[in-house]
Order: sequence, then structure tokens, then C-alpha cells
Amino acid sequence: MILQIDPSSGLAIYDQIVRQLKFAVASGKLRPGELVPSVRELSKQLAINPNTVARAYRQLQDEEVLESVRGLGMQMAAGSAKRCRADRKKLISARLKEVFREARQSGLLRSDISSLIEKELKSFPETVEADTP
Amino acid sequence: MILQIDPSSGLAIYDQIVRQLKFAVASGKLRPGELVPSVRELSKQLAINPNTVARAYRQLQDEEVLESVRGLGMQMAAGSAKRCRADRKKLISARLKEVFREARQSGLLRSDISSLIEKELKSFPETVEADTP
Amino acid sequence: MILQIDPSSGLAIYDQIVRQLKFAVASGKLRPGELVPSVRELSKQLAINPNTVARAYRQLQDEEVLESVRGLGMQMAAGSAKRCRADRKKLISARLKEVFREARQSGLLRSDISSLIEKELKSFPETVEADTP
Amino acid sequence: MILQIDPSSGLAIYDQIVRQLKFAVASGKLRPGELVPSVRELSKQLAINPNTVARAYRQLQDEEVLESVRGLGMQMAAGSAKRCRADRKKLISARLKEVFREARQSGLLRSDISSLIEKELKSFPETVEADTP
DNA sequence: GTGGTCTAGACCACC
DNA sequence: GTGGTCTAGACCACG
Repeated sequence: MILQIDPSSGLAIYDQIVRQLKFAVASGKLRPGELVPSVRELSKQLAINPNTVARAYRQLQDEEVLESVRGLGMQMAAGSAKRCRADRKKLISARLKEVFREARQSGLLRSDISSLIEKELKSFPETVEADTP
Repeated sequence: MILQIDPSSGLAIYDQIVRQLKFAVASGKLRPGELVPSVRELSKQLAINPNTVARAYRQLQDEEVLESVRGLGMQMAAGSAKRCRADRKKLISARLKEVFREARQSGLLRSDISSLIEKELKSFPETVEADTP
Repeated sequence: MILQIDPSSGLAIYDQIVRQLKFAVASGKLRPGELVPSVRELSKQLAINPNTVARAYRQLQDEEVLESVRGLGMQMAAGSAKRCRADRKKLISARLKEVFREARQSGLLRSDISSLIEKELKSFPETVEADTP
Repeated sequence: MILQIDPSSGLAIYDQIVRQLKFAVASGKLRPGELVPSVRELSKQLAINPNTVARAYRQLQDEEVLESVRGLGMQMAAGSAKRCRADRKKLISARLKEVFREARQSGLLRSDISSLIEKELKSFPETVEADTP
């Protein structure tokens, strides 16, 4: 359970935590029922303020991805994997749509965008190499 | 010189002005040496705060797309067209890279990403038709 | 726009703000499109921390009751009145259900509860006397 | 002496123990002078933390519902039955008052409240049947 | 130990 | 001026 936080990525830190936890459960790295690191623990790991972690956890709770167990901690909710698997495509689609809107607004043609995509896509590995050793 | 501002688009208003002016010069609608409306004039046209226009102009000045001409106003800088054309591809490439990184991080396969791209790309017009009313 | 906060009511302060704003728009005291007091302003009025107000506003935004207007403030969202009118009965129903569950768990008969209700209900005015002078 | 604990009911576990013991003595299932299970014993039965049981017992001791008997354990205090019977109505009354206050504050008419009450009240059994398995 | 709430004060982008 | 984010540290209830 190691999260990668990039404070200069433009995305809020709490949002990066939210996304990565959703992705983790969507891809099976985290299983429903599994406890996530405590607020204090994770904040120490990431060297950020506990409030920031708490905010991310609260949002995940609102979205029924996490549920708190009194005195124990927070665990992945029952149906969270399925829900997050559906979500992640939506999240990525939304980001793509933004980029395309931006591209169009700046006057690029569809052929320009396509060639940019092709170039960027090549530099990525074919398959995902998760933490499944 | 009519700009389309959408205050509820999520993008900052000043940023929309910046983009559209850059696009205009990149695509030849505005030519180097041509005067842009005054801050006061444009803010009245768009019904927005003059500070917002001023900020957009200031940023364009910093990027040497606009230059002020004493007593006259602001005009598109020489060479701005070429520079803007180069810039926009760099910007979009960077954005794409971010999205792909996130997609991969979320456990999507390259084939998943490709199909998302295809879907989103379809919903965009083949050519750019900026301000068709 | 005066809210009544009771720090010793058991309910979190941010939650009291959320409820009262929902109720205000539901009962017509606050109209869609109307600006609510700024975070700083309200926090000063209520003598509480701005973060606490911000948290309430953020939750209302998540529930699409409030929407933020860049640089201006927060305003009641378009359909908020209708949505909140539906909500308030749900909120009260939920509270009633809790009380009844508690009553039953402590061994009261339905007749006991009914007589308690009758007693409490009597001490309340027949109609609501809002701020419509 | 079997208590029903629901850890996901929102109510604190220690509070559920307190309520159910009070109810038991109020309704005559437990008699003054009768011994309750030891902390260790009950915590094992309910598969919960001994601290939680201890806390419940401590609170009941503070309210003079339980009393410790040196070398024997804890027993229901003399007079506890009468006191608990009186208490529970007071508690429920106070809760009702809160809910009514909030309902009125939300702009509901007395008739609205009455109909909500009627609806919720119907879904409750006529008599109390605590532990029907 | 856990999460939940609140306070205090900082910095940022935007209008 | 506005909201948004983050940090720091406090107190509480619960297990």
C-alpha cells in the first residue's frame, strides 16, 4: 500500500489519495473488507498533514468506497471494487474530454491530436505491471 | 474580435481569454502588429471585471505574445503566430502524458485507453469551427 | 440570514449550518440564485472558525444545494428549493425513526410513546411563524 | 442474559449494553440483587473488547444501577428497577423535544409533523418483543 | 490505538 | 474581496 503523491501535479493532495485508493481497489490491489492505513499512519508515510488524509477518507466514505469501523479504522466497503471499476473509466474519460476540448479550443485539427496521441501512447508499456510479482 | 467566454466552464476566465487570443493569432485570424481591444473596451464587451482582462493581457505580455505600444494600446507581437503554433502542441502533449500516466496507474490496459480515446475522439468535429453562431 | 448555532446540541456545528441552510431554502427564506454570506463573513457572525463554515458549504456544494461563483461567493443552486423541500421530511423522518427505535429498545410500549408525543406536541405552536412580518 | 449487540448500528456498543441492561431491570427480566456476568465473561460472549464492557458497567455504576459486591462481582442495585422505569420516559421526551424543535425550525407545520409521526409509528410493532430470534 | 470535530493561521488563484 | 487547500495542533468518544 504505497501511494505516490506529487504535490506539484496541480491535483489536490487529497484528490490524489482518493483517486489512487479507488484505482487500487478497482485493480484488485486492495480488497473489500481490507483495512486501509490509519489517518495518522498514512499521513506519516506521505509526510503530509493528518487532516488532508482525513479529508480524502471522508470523501471516500461519502462515496461509499470506504466505511469506518468504530475504534478499528477504515476498511474498503463491500461493493467498492465493482463501483470503482466502473468509475475509473469515467474518470479517465472525463480527463480525456477536457484535454480534447482544450486542444480544439486552441485550434488543433483532429489529425493533429491523433498524431500527438500516437506519439505519447507509444512511450507507454503494453501491459500494466502491478505489484503482482 | 469576438471572444466566447463561459464563466461556468471551470476554466478561469482570464485563461479563456489567453487561449482564445493565442489561438486567434496561431490560426491567422489576428495578425502580428494588429491592435487588440483595450482592457476597458474588452471588459465591457464581455461583461466581466476589467482586472480579469488586464490579467490575461499581462500574461500574454509575459509570454511575449502581446506587446504594448505607448499611447496606442496593445498589439500582437512580431513572431507571436509561430510561437503560439509551437506552444499549443507542447501543452496538449504534456496534458496527454498526465492522463496516460493516470490511466496506467489505474490499472487500465493500453487497449482500454485506446478504446476510450476512440470513443471521445469521435464526438469531436473533424475540423475546427471556432465561433460558428 | 441569521443562523442559530447551539454548540452543546450534540450535532456538529457544520451539520447545523447544513441543516439550517437547507431548511431556509426549503421554506423560501432563501431563494435560488441568492448569495449566501461569505465563509469569512458567516464565521465572524457565528464566532466560529472559517474552516467550519467552509466545510458546511463544501458539503452543500457536494449535494448541489450551493454552487460557487468564481470570485463572487456561493449562491443557492437552481433546483435547490425543490430538492430541499423533499429532503427535510426525510431528515425529520430519520430522526423520528431513531427516537422510536430507542424508545422501543428501552421497553416502552407504543401507547407510552404516543402519550409522550401528545404531551410534547401540545407545547408547540400550531403554525410556523417564520420571518414573514 | 443474552444481549443483542449490533456493531454497525451507529450506536456505541457500550451504550447498547447500558440500554439493554437498564431495560432488562426496568421490565423485570433482571431483579435487584441479581448478579450480572463478569466483564471478562460478557466480553467473551459478545466477542467485544473487555474495555467496552467495563465502560458500560462503570457508567451503570455511576448511575447507581449496578453496584459491585466485593469478591462476587456486580449486581443490580436495590431500587434500580424503579429508577430505570422513570428514566427512560424522560430520555425519550427530551429526544422528542429536540426533533420537534428541528421540525418546526425547518418550516414544517404541525400537521406535517403529525403525519410523519403516524407513518413512522405504524411501522413499529404494538408490543415490545425484545429478543425474538 | 482509532476516527471526528474544531480552531488558528497560512498561501494560492481568481474576480 | 471571494473560495480552495494545506498545515499544525487541540480535544473528544470509542475500542
